[in-house]
Amino acid sequence: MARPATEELRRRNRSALLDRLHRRGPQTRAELTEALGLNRSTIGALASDLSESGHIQETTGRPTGAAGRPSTLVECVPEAATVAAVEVRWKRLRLAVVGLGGTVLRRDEVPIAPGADGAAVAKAAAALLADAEVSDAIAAVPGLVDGGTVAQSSELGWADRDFGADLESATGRVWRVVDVATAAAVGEWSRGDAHGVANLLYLHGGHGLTAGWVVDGRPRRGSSIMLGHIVVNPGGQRCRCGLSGCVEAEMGTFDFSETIDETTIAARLGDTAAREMVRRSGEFLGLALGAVVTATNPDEILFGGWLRELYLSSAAAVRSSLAEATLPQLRARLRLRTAALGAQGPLTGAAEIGFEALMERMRLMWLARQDSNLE
Amino acid sequence: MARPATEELRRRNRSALLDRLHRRGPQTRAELTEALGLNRSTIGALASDLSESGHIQETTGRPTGAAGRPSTLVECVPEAATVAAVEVRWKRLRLAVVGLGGTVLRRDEVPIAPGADGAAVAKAAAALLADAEVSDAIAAVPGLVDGGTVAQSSELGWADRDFGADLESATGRVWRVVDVATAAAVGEWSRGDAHGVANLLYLHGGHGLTAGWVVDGRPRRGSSIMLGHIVVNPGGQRCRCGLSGCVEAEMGTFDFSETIDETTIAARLGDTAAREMVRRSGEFLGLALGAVVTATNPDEILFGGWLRELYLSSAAAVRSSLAEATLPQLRARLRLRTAALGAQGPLTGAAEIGFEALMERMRLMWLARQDSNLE
DNA sequence: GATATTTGTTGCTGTCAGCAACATATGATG
DNA sequence: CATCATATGTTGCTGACAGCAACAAATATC
Repeated sequence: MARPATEELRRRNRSALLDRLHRRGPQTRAELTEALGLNRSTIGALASDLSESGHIQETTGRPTGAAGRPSTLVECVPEAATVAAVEVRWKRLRLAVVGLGGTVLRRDEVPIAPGADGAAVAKAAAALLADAEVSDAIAAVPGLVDGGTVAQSSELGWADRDFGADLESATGRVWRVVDVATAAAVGEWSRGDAHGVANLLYLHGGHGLTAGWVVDGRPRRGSSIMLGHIVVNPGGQRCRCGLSGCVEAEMGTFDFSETIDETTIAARLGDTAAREMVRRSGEFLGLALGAVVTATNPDEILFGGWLRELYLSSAAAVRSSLAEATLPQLRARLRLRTAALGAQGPLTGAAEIGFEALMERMRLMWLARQDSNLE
Repeated sequence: MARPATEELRRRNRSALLDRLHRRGPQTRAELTEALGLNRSTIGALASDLSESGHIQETTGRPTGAAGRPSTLVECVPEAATVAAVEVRWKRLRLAVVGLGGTVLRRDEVPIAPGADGAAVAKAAAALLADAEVSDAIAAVPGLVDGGTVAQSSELGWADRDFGADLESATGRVWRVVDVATAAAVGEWSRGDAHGVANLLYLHGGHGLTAGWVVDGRPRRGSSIMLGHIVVNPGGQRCRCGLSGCVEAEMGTFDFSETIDETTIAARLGDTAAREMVRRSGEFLGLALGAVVTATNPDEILFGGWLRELYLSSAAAVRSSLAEATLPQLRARLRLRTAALGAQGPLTGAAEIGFEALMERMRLMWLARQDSNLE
């Protein structure tokens, strides 16, 4: 039987179409034709494939006020492909089931025992997911992640834990494990304000300080960035990591993750001690940022987790100490902002990482009609 | 006239074939078939195209000792496509004309007056290049480069100089301008020891300290990294950039760029002052590296320019101060080495950047036979 | 209601890559 | 040395694909 040669081209175009719908939301066929640079008739054929396979839905176009026949509106069918995203935190586990196009189909949350190990957390995740059918599953974990293994997580108290294996044995399926900051960076980049920024640095305040990036318009895969352990004060405070003078130690991040709200409120109400603490932390943050900005030259920095609150209360201190540690040419291009998606960032991004893998698979194979006509 | 639809597929495959030959050197058709995952007959057709257009040359295969008909050997014809790479330094200008497959067809070097402006340097480059026909032209410049503009170069004494425009008016062709460290990083990654390392950081010691990267297996485009201005000693030595405590100021890099050889030799011969100077510089370098490693988590760091000599003389100091400023989990994966291509790195990499653009153009169009059969 | 404009649909065409059968070139076996 | 096994290049054929042109459909404008 002749393997259908140029069919790869069709798969590429088909998944490009679906990918665009997933990322940019409902669009007309005319817009898709323009955007993908293909012929009207080709778009028609691709849309017909995707419609038959149930991935998209077409609705007759509404008059736009312009002359001519209104173009058909195309949109993703959320249920056609779903991704499970799980976020592990110190005392709770959160789940989102996200459908094609980014629609959140389900949200759930359960408490977990502080100090629970990977197997226990995986079990809780399995219970939460129950027997939901999803195309892909991603877990976001705070700490240093390498492949499926959590090399080090002070928040969870794990070290060299193969959490991917834990999840696989608890749920019977393959999971991808990423760190929370990388997930959130992807989330903010794909569905937040920072849509399409070429070089984005996302800083996450959890029990520690971590970072995720987008470099040259691609979310960085590789492993995660433990930003909290940049040394800003050599020979300073002893850090729990064993080094001295880490930003994390100097800022006292562990406390912040619990007390950020009261501290910033107190500072705003005029409490001198709180105000001083916020200012000092902002200064150290600015110093660490200086090194990172010099080393990576991003277009934009987003503050997420409790860094969001801290930045809102100490922007001036952050900026002034950043100014002492970065070249003016780099500062000029740089924007500092708080993350738009807030606490939803990590789950949103984790789901998006899952969809990226799904689109990649669609680019490699196509099951829909071939299943029914084998031989 | 019907635009030949699926022809894009052919262009993609053809340029993938040529790209592989360019990067990996001569290969047999059988190896290419295996590597590209295409059919024997398809490889034959592509090779025939490229042979007709003069890009490749096929020679009858030599017996390998294994059974079966020996496979035809395919190799690039260097003269079929050439790239001009120019490296601008404080007192000299270097040129290399590189052919397809990485063969260096010509090398040249002329002195330039210290303090010469962009127009003068461009004129010298035009004279050096003479009327050589090249497919692409790249200039590597020490400093902070943004697009075709040199935002800041202390070595050349330029600021906001549109060197791309200077070159264009002097030579009548478009140039791409990149910074020396980025070029060298690409060179080491594509043709040096660090071939294929996913996350590579190349540090260049010139008048200043700059860096270039490969992230997730792709050379980072974007703008350059002024590593020398990472602040390692807040409130320390005043740096010429206006900040205080930059590594560059603490290390005294400006002196090193002239005196590195005598200093390291003196240190090795037992000169206490030189030895102490080398040790201290190594320590500060390690501190800056700590911040960079924490922020970027590379697999490998290469030392180029005079950092090569410094590292060879102070590896212990670099490693020990790096150990005080980086998490052990990150250090464990990290390799430190000197750059393999040495002084040739920047030119090699600049040429490679040109070839990348050339391959991209081939992917978009194909001129050879269409020129002769228009209509 | 007629015309201009834009879009979806249909049948046709040039091109492509895989395949199978055959030709070619080597090593292994007796 | 002849034959067989093995690996590779070549040729004609095939299923598939995307572009195109002509036509049909749906809207705005006058």
